[in-house]
Amino acid sequence: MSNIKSVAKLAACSIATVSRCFNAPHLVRPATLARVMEISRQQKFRPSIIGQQLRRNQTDLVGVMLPSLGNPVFADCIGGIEQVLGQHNKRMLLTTTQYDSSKEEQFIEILLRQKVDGLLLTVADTKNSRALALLSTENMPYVLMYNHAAGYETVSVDDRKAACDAVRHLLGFGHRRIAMLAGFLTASDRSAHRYLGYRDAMLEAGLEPMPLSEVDFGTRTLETQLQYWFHTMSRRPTAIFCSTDLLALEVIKALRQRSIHIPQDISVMGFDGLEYGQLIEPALTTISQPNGEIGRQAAERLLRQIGGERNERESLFLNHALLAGRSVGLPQTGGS
Amino acid sequence: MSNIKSVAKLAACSIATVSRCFNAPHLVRPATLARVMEISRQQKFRPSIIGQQLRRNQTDLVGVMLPSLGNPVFADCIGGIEQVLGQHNKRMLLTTTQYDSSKEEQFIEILLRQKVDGLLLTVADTKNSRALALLSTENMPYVLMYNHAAGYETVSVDDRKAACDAVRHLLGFGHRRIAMLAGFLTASDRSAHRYLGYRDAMLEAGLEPMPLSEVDFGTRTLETQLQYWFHTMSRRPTAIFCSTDLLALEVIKALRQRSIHIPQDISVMGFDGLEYGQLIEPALTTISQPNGEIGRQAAERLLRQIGGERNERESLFLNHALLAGRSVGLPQTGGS
DNA sequence: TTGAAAGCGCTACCAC
DNA sequence: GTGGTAGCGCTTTCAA
Repeated sequence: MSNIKSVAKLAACSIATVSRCFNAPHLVRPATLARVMEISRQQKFRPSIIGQQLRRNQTDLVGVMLPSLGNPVFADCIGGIEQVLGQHNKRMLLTTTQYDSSKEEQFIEILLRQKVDGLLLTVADTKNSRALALLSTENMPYVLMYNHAAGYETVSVDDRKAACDAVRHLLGFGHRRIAMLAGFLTASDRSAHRYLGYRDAMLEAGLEPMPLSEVDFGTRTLETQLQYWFHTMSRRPTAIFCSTDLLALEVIKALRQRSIHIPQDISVMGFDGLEYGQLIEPALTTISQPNGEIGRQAAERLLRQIGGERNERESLFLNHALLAGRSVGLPQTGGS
Repeated sequence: MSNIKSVAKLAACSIATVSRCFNAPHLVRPATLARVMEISRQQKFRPSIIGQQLRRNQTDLVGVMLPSLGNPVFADCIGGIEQVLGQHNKRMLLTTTQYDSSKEEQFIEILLRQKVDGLLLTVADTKNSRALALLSTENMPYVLMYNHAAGYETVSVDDRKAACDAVRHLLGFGHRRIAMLAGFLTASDRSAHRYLGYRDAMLEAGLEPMPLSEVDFGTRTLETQLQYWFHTMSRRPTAIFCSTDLLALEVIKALRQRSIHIPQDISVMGFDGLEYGQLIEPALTTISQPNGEIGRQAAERLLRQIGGERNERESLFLNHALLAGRSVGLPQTGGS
């Protein structure tokens, strides 16, 4: 391959001049510039970014670490991130952890060694994240997305408040026996906050919160849970609040297979505001969060940190909204 | 920051020894090794990947360039890619083009300069891609995904055949007036192949293919098209074959707003096999393609090329499958 | 307007 | 086992 040296030789100038042609062309005599550029074209020479990174001690790379891409929540978020990074000529090094905390740590290590300019990430659980502990002792800018934890710079919705709003909505329909369902692997962190919001709303209404029901995607635990609710429990819940839309969609699918009608037999509510939830019948009632905006805001804040601004270590809560579909209705009277 | 030199000084050894501690620890006396590693830990030293990349002339980076992440097709594909790359200690540099060919070119340029080990990409249109033209004159391994074009190494389903199967399915229900709808921006390349398949099936059945109807996402052109079919055309189509599931879902949503029932009033078929299409009522009849496998296969082929195997420049077609939902039924008798 | 040279962090060859 | 060192591709300072 051609490199700066071979081009310099062919153009009968020094490598410094070749470098200037690409980085500060106004400093080069037009004739020299033209000659160097022509030869570069012929030789297919392009300044190596690796060399620049080493010399400039800056990579223009931002590490992005998310739980998964299967959830459109994160896909949308990445869209927002990319938009902002693109405007600042930064590229994205993407890794997904599948909620595996050992992967989290391992990737952080790699990204640190790769000398990315900064990091945008969502960890499974801020309280128990070795990755986050590691990161916080290093001198690398980062912003958390979807997580929230005091002392960190985070961008998310207020999950607790949002979940509280969700459950209030159910209460408003007259539901009293409201269960909350969460995915095992689906971010203990966020689920936990959402469960607190559920409790808040229940207690506020003078009701006893039910324990959180956790199910494991891909296994039959959802079936088991439904079996319990519908066939074992004496007075089954009249509404299920799911910690994510993906989970709510699974639930709806499972209920449909059992010929249980929504919302006549039971109400189902989600959380995330996935577009796909609005396409099903009945449309999913849910809390929508601005995923693209979360990505954009996080990226912008990261860029500010990279630019040398002091890390504010503050939580930014973006607004959520209630999306009223038809999957929530009046509670079935008479109970099970 | 600490670097190999500062560690060497503190450990009272040479930088060569420090390097060996990380890359070939068995060559180092245990006592020395322990000392170096301890000091590295204290000093938070990690070998810089940039330095390694420069020296080894290898980045362990793979560029991935896709049209968008909003379409779960690509999100799933990335999942497959990541799985394979992860097993080979390679990382992913991800960019999305939004079907913008100037972005395509620009990103290829960057990725070339970044000296990625190879490239996995989907271009809007192989025939008119300057990005692809550029790439093919460079000495960089790459594999196309979803595209297919002779002379390139590609991984995809056989879109033409798959679309033909789709339309045959519609024909099997007795449909004769079958329209095909495609998104404007949604990959002229693939849409074109799928339209050929549509034609194949129509001609095979002795029917006159209708011209391809193209709509632009986000604008009202879909409305205009439906308006035409339902209110202007004398004998409207009894079935619509959409070039993607995302489009089919849009269509279903729009039809629902007009209180047009599927499949009683009109049948709708998609292409992609999105999970979400199976959650709606009626479940979307569609062609499913193995997105994760496309990603995996493409990544594996790329790794082989990187490993020095001769680029076969052959098309790999993976199997598609017909997913029969309930969005396709018997044609409405009596016509419009 | 240009060139020489130092040095970014690292590996690997060669010598001991 | 270990050290010295050249050199990967580049930018930038200093001098001319």
